[in-house]
Formats: sequence, C-alpha cells, structure tokens
Amino acid sequence: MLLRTSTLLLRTLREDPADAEVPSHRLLLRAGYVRRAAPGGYTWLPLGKLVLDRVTEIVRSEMTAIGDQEVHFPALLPAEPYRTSGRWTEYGDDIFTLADRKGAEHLLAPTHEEMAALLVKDLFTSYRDFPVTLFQIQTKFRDEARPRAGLLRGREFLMKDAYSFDLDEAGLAESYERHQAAYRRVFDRLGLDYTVVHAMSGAMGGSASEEFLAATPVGEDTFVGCTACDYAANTEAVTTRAPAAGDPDAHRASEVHDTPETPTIASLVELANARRLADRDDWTAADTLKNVVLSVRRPGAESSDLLVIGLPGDREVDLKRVGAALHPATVTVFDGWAERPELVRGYIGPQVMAKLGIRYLVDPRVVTGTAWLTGANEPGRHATDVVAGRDFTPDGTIEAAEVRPGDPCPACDTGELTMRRGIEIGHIFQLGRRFTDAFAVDVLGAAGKPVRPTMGCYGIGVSRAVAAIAEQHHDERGLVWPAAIAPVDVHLIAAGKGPQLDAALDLGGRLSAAGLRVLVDDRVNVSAGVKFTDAELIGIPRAVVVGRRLADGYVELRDRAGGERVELPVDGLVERLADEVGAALRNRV
RNA sequence: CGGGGUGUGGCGCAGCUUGGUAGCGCACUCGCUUUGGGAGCGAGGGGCCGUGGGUUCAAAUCCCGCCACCCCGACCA
Repeated sequence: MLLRTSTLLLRTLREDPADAEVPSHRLLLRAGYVRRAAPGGYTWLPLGKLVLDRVTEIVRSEMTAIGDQEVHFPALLPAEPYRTSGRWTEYGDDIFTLADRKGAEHLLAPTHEEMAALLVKDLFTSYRDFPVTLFQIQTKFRDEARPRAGLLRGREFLMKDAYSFDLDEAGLAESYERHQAAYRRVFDRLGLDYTVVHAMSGAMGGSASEEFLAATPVGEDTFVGCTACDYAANTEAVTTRAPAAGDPDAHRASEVHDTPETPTIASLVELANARRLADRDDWTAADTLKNVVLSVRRPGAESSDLLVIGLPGDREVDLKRVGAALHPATVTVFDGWAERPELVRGYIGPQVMAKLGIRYLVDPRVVTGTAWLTGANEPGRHATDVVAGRDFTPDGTIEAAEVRPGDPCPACDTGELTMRRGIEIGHIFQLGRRFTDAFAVDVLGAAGKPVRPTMGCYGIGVSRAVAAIAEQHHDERGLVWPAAIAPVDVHLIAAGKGPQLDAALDLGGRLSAAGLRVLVDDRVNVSAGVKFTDAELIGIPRAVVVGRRLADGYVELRDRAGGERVELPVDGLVERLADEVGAALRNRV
C-alpha cells in the first residue's frame, strides 16, 4: 500500500483545537486522524481508519484464535426483547429510542445480550451444540449524558462484544478464563499499559466481573492497587475488612448529652473533647457514627425509598460506590427534610431506625460490639456509647464509604492501597442465566431433560482503545504509534523536489511491492521542516528522509520513539526495512 | 440534570463595553524567489458573525428564547 501526502485526505493543524482538552483528542485531531461530525460522534479520516482497522484486526484475530465465531447483529432493534429482559427501563435514558412509521418502538442497540440469547435459542437445540461463543465488532449507541474527551466517551463508538453459552458453571468459568487470557493478549499486542481489576457486575448480575483499565491521568475510573500483593480493584468494588466483633455488653450504658450547635462531625468532636463527654478528651472523628440519609429509586418506580447509611465519621460517603452497590437503583442525597420531621438533620442516630421503619445499613467497620458517639435524634443532642448489637441493630452492611490511599488491603495482611486513574478498555462478566431465563433458552440435555445455558459477556471498546493508545503513546511533538497499529509502516519524506522526490516515490513503490505500508510525503513547495514536524505529529514509527545525501547514495532513517537517526545506503534499503518491520510486527504477536 | 465558560472563513483569535457595510495570523489558489527543522515578496479566493425572535433608520455588537461545544459535578457494562 502506497499513500501519497499530496493527494491524501489529510490536513494537519498547527495549533491545538480550542475544544480538545485531553492529549488523545488533541493529537488525533491535529494529526488528521479524526474529525468531529456530530455530538459525541467522529469521522475517521484515512489515517485514522487504518489505525482503527489494525486494532480491529488484532481484536478479531485473538477472538477467532480462541474459537469465537463472528456474527453481525442489526444495530436497529425492536423494543420488545429489551422489554422482556427488563433493560428497556433499566437502561432508561441511556438508550437511543425511536419509533418507526407505524409508531412501533425501536432502539439503537447499546449492547446485544438479548439478540445473542435469541439467536442461540433459534438455532441450537441440543447440549451437543455447546459450548459456543459468538462475537461481533459493531457500532454501539448510547445516549451519554455527557460525551467528552473526543473518542474516549462518545455516543457512537466501535465495540467488540462477545457472548458465551455454557451448560454449567464450570464451563462458564472456563469460557471466562479463556476470554480473560485472550484480552491480555489483545492489550499486550496493542502496546497498552493496563491493569485487570475486580469490578462490580452491576446490572449484569452474575458472579464475577473484571475490568481492563488503561492507566492514564485522564481516565474516568479510579482504581486501587496494593503495595504488597497483586490485588487490584475498581474503587466501586473495593471491599472493607470488618474488624472482629466484640461483646455488646462490655460497654457502659448509653448517655444522652446536650451538644448545641454541633451539626457537623468536626464541631461535635471539638465540643465532645471540650466537655469531656463520657470522661474522655481524646475523641476523634473516627469515634463518631455519621448517619447519611439517601433516596433510593428502583428503575421504573414512581417514588423513592429512604435509606440511612451509618459509617465512621472520618469517612465521607462515596455516592459512586453506593450506586454500584445498589445497582440498578439510582441513589441521590435526601433533600425532603420538610416532609420527614422525625429525621433531625445533623443529630440523626441509629437508635430509632427500626421504630421508624427506615432501612439502615452500615459500613463493615461498624460491627457488633462497637460503641459510638452519634446523634440522639433530638435537636442539639448526641449520645455516647451507642453500641451496635445493643442499642441498634443494622439491617445489613454496605460498601458506601470512600476509599483512601493508605487504607489496608482487603486481600493481604501487610499491604496498603494506592490509587490511580484509568480508562475502561475491556470488561468481562460471568453473566449467569439472566438472559437465558428471560427468553427461556432451553436445550435438550444429555439425560433427555431440558438444560438452560449460562452466559458470559465480554466487551472491548475498540475505538476507545485507539484513544487509549494515543494517550499512552505520545510526546510533546505528537503521536508515537506502536509498530503493530501505526497506520503505515514507513513514512518517506522527500526533502527536495528534484531527484529526491523521484527517488522517494521510487523507494515507496518498491517498499510497497515488498509488502510494506508506505506514506510518501511527496508535496512540492513544502519545506523540509514542515514535513519533519508533520511526520513527528503523525507518529509513524519509522521515517526515511530522502535528502541531501541522496547524491552519495544515502538516506536517513529516523526512529520516532527513540529519536535515533542513522544514514543508510539506498542499496539494500528495501530488504532491510522489510526485515525490520516484519520482525517488529512478529514480536508483537 | 446542576454549576462555570465559549460560539466570528478549514484552524487559532481580535472586534462586542460605547450599534454605523467584518479584521489578523495560519491554512488554501496563482506568480517569482527559496528549499534539512513550521521561508520571502506580490496578487487572490473563501465568512447566513451558532440559531430563532425582538429593539433600532441601522445589530457580530443591545434584549429574550433555543442549539452546540468545553470544564467540574450528577449519570454511565
């Protein structure tokens, strides 16, 4: 393949577009890979399409290598299957919905579990047909509340989604492991620095879920690692180790104290020490029990329910974690104080929750036998020695408290948690039978009785991966593509329009004939300096400058990543580059 | 959805306060010169000033509505 800059649909930008903030967005626009065409929608220009196709091909090859079969579902679907599965309402505003001329409701698919389950039900009837995994690479649609950062979060994006069907749990676990391994190979080949983290299975339910996060400061997900072991998790999925329970009767009796003007934890701690409540002057925020009132709304429900969460006063509630824990319900901070006078804002304690019939969940640190300084449910009053298991009994625990760097690792005894940001580039789930149940997907089992397959689903954000690679592979001059996914293998630069131009075109033709992808900068009346800066912006791994030493039979080979420059004889150059590029690409596999 | 900011040729911006027939740099076209690190000179082409309404003799400029984009938050396989 031979591309010529003089005719390529390409215009590099000298300055940063004003509305592009993150590096991938900025550079992909400036270097002429994509153009914004719609809110949250991008046009892939020729160079960008080549990159997208190479990434797509790597994904496809690893999927087929583990025996997955490629299909292609419609993106435009009738509402009915999504109503049957419950996701029409569960997804809510995040799906694009539309009506056809007869008024029948449709959607632009955000993902295809329903279709995969129905397709298997349609065609397979015997246990002998299993296991089977289907995948597709297709444009997905989601009506994002806030598209941002160019390709990182769009309303239309390319995704590889796969759906496995097994007859039992062991088979599902195997399929899941196989995809986990395949995903590692994909992201290794893409040159991404990524971490596999425990994740919430959320709407999908099921027993296991992991996310593949590409580390970058502009990532939207925060994840933790451990300083001592290999534990890694999305903050939403971090679990808190509960301390050992104690004897609820080992504490002195609870006492109520006047604590005027102490609606906050800080003001309460200050007053508790000043007044020596319960004969102590060493109170800290961690000794207090903070009770946060939330509104919880189930999908499609008319009204919200109250939920109070109790947690140590030195921790804030992380609404993202609460939301993940209660998914698919949505959670908001309670603001209906006027209608619930029994809730004394700033002085709420757990002692009355059962009597009020309000659901009360606590942080795992609030175990039986712990004693707390907390609200007395009267204005200006708090109570000491309010003991879990004696003065109140929670309805359960919830992971609601913020996770902080330095928190103890839940997986080992010695490590502390560290926090980083990442972009979700892959997500794998053991789904279970949610969708096969919804559509009664039954096949005949070995014993002559019906068996219901269990599903896994596995996604890779293909277009997002392109942006993630750009985030991780650039410098102040521009993009620096890994060899495996660069739009072309060699960028030939004619530095001079006479013999240099002819020689560059000749070299380009021969390299192309040798199987390399080549871009020749054959523009005349463009100075060498412009071509050099453009080449660095575009980020092809190897550039060959055909310039002043051509007369002596030499050209210059430049390495984009390392910056090395070597002079090489034109003789034998084609063979040499073909070898080098071939080796570089093989090393990726 | 809440808060903040911005919409003027392909890109980056000025003009708006104080209304009077749209400007700069880059990019683009032509000519000559130049040619290894974003060239020079000369001549050109290209703009419903986001959009709809209002005020006015007159609106890029003032007023109201809407739309879009960016950032923060909420939301989000």
